[in-house]
Amino acid sequence: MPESYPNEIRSLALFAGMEQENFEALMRGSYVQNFPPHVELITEGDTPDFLHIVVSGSVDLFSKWNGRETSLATVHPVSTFILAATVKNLPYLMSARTLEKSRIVLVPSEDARALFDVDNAFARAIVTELSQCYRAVVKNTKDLKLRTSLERLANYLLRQSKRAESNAFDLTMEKRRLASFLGMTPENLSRAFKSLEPYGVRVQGNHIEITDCEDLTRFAKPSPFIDDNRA
Amino acid sequence: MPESYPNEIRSLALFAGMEQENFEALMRGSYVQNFPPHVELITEGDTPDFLHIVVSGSVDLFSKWNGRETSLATVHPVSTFILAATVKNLPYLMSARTLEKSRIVLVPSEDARALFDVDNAFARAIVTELSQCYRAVVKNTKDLKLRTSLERLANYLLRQSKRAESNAFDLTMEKRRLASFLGMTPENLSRAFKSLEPYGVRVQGNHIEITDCEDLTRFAKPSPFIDDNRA
DNA sequence: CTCTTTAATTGATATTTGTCAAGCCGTGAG
DNA sequence: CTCACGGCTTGACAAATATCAATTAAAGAG
Repeated sequence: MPESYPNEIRSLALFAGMEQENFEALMRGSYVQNFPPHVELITEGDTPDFLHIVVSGSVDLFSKWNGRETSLATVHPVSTFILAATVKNLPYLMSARTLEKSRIVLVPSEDARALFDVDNAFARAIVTELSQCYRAVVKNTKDLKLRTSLERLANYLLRQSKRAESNAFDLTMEKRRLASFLGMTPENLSRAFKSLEPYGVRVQGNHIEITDCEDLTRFAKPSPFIDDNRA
Repeated sequence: MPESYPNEIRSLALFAGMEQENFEALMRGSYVQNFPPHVELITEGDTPDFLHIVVSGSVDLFSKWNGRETSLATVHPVSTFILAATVKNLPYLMSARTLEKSRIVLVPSEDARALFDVDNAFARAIVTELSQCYRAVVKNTKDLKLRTSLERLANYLLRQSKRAESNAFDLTMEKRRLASFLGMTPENLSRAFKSLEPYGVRVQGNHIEITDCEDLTRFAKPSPFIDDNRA
């Protein structure tokens, strides 16, 4: 671990409270690596050798079964992924691939687990992180089970709009991946966008404009217990 | 907290490593309550006043949105629920109701959080518990997104069969709830059972018999990264 | 035991979603 | 600039799933 990534990483909630000495030891055993786009970083079923931290770029978490594939989440800088597998030392449940050129810090899982046993602040930070992850997945499950694909898309657009703090914004991922993330086919996503036009959604390429937020909201019926990104 | 529940609770992984003194304090502030069937214990959106422990009976975790409802999990003795909400002091994401006459221990959330700050073993036990919960939800998401309802049912039956260590077993819940849990309507569950007959599934009321496990497995294609209950 | 109530099943139908095939469009290589 | 490629869109169709209505079966109350 050369350079100054440690500062960025140190500021992550996961590492912020850790003893300085422990943090330095952890970083000494870690290393940074640059990956080109579309490289598979980890594969479902593998043993967690490293805790991954995305420093720049972005990473797609996905899973395959019986020839089908689905995208489960996108990891943006600066945050970690596959924490649960690392902590429990159990096989990955998801695969991960870079979406773009990305810089990843690899922290040896053994070191992380060892530190977890010793550093109390770190152990507590992991609780916070895991709680958040858990709640995020629960919300996602509710989204999937309680809503139609059209409703999922409508709420997704509202969430993105809120995030961008604007009624006009660009999609942050390819439509094919968005489709997979929302649990539908690209063809249906295309039709779904069309179906939302009457509710005030304008689409041009990956640029979205919500012309009638009231109307869309009335249709989407967002709920804090599904759609709130924090909490 | 009278009686001897503490022993049972103490043996839970979540509390096993805790300082005796701390555990006793936690139990002193808690109390046991008996609930009849179909009582709503907590409601989505409420603030987590208590960490719940199911000592006997069983509890359904569910969620509603826009007039629809879905069952997300069943909690059996002896285990806790809504740990994540308690730890983060954020609103419940799910509601809970008793399925049968149940005995529930209510641990004041504030006490649990206070202890979390003090007792290192407890903090670490929470990590283990949350990791497990997280991984369970991820598996469930994969099940939902990668499989058809027929495949979900087939794999569910194989899991239950494995759990019962027998090719013949009884369903542990009403079919309507199973349908909701599997993300389908009761009508479709009924038809799905019919569709699995050619693969060696016999159904009589809530009694199931898998006459041709090979055949069903060939159809269901179970995966350890979706269907393993442990790991 | 009978009655009442609720769950489960079945058939007919509608809606949603997926599949396949073709064409379109924007981007990057040469 | 042109071409080739991949992603996006569109239409026609098929499959999966939901809805509605009616019936049957099962469980609980008296």
